Amino acid sequence: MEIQIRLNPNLYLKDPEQSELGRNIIKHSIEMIHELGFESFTFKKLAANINTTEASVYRYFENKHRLLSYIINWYWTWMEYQFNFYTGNVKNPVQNINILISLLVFELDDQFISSHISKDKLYNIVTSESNKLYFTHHVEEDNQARMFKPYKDLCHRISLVFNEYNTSYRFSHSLASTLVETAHHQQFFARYLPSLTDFDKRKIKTELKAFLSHMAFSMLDNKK
Amino acid sequence: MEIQIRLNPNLYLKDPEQSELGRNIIKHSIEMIHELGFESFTFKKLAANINTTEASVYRYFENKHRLLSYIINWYWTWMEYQFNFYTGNVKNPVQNINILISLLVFELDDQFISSHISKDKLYNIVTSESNKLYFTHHVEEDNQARMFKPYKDLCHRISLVFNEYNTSYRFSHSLASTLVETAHHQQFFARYLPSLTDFDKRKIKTELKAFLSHMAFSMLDNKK
DNA sequence: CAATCATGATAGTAATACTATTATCTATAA
DNA sequence: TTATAGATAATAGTATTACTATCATGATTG
Repeated sequence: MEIQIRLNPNLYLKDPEQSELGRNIIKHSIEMIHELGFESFTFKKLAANINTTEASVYRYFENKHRLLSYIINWYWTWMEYQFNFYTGNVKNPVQNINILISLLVFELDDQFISSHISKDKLYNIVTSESNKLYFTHHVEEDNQARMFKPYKDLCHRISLVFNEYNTSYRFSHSLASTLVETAHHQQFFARYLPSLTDFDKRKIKTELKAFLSHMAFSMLDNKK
Repeated sequence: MEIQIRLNPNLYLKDPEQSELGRNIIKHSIEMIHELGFESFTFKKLAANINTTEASVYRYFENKHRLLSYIINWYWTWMEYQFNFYTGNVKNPVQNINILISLLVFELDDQFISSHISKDKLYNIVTSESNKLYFTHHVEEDNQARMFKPYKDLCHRISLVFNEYNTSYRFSHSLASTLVETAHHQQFFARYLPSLTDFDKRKIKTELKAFLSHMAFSMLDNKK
């Protein structure tokens, strides 16, 4: 199944999905950010890599922060899309929460193709770079430009599932954002700062899932 | 009570605590990072602000990333110090966990003076910038240089308290790091991206404390 | 009094993060 | 078929950042 994800036009100057060069920019950005880290990634290096010029890249994105934003918003949109797809027929909230957790640890087989995007590398970028989007001095402007909408939508969607499970749960939004962040952070920690976790790097997905579901259900079941 | 916090010499080229200029660098960095955000903060601006030269600042810190690291490690060290101080006489793990949570939301009165450091601004910097220390491409080298030791020590200390409360708890480290991160993130979200939380900005400390203690005790009490 | 150490003053470099201008090439609409 | 609009390439240039190097000065210490 091929999907085309449409993102908020605020995220780009020129839609990268609409041209070969644009798709190339996305594809190679993902590869290069994965390889170099966001800090060392530059438009100049990217341009050299795909045999175009810096100026051409600037026609698509104002700067590299916006480009990262595009990529990560693509991820959130895709996640919500998947979540809706997998939970569409399932009426059982427990099962829906488990599906969510599987998605968050990136365990489910992907049903959607988007040829120029490497999902593995994208996931990797999200775990290590996504915080940089909002922990800035310009959060408020960016927020007004709706740059975090896909993330907020996903969290809202998750909070609804929590409230299906426990109608009177007071912290559904905070739990949603915490669960998402924790999934990514703990994965990163397990790999690079293992003493901050209780996981074995080799069994990370299984153990992290256990932790996340322990977290979600402990909190949702606590009637105090 | 005046405290002097000694940090790992890997964090600086020349100990900023040992000179007027050094202390000035720390003091004004905190103010400027708070005001400009880390991205826009530069050694040039800092030097201009305290009437010294860029070159002089470089004699203390290799670069601004290292300076941020110094500041944030100061915070973690100070936090652990406080935690030990407040829980030293208290044998009750429940109470210790509550003390921890109060510290994490920055609610307790500070017993320690360190004249050139503005604690409020420091806390603010930690909530919005601390992730940038480890979410880099050079985590591993930095980790080997022991740049995260104070944070890891604090989390370990917290995990011990969790295990005092529940001897057989399997996720004490992950819960510790999650709780710390969550305290900061939710605070930031409540302020700038409130739809990711369930908190009222004006009652943030009370409500966040409720959430964090709900989280900690739900998880620690869940015997499944 | 000599030595050394910290800071200041000044200069310079490579890389980054852009902006601007003009030329070329291509698709399509008149 | 030709005109033209639109996209990209080629090239150049600027301000700022993130440093490094050198030398002078002034304070401290042995």
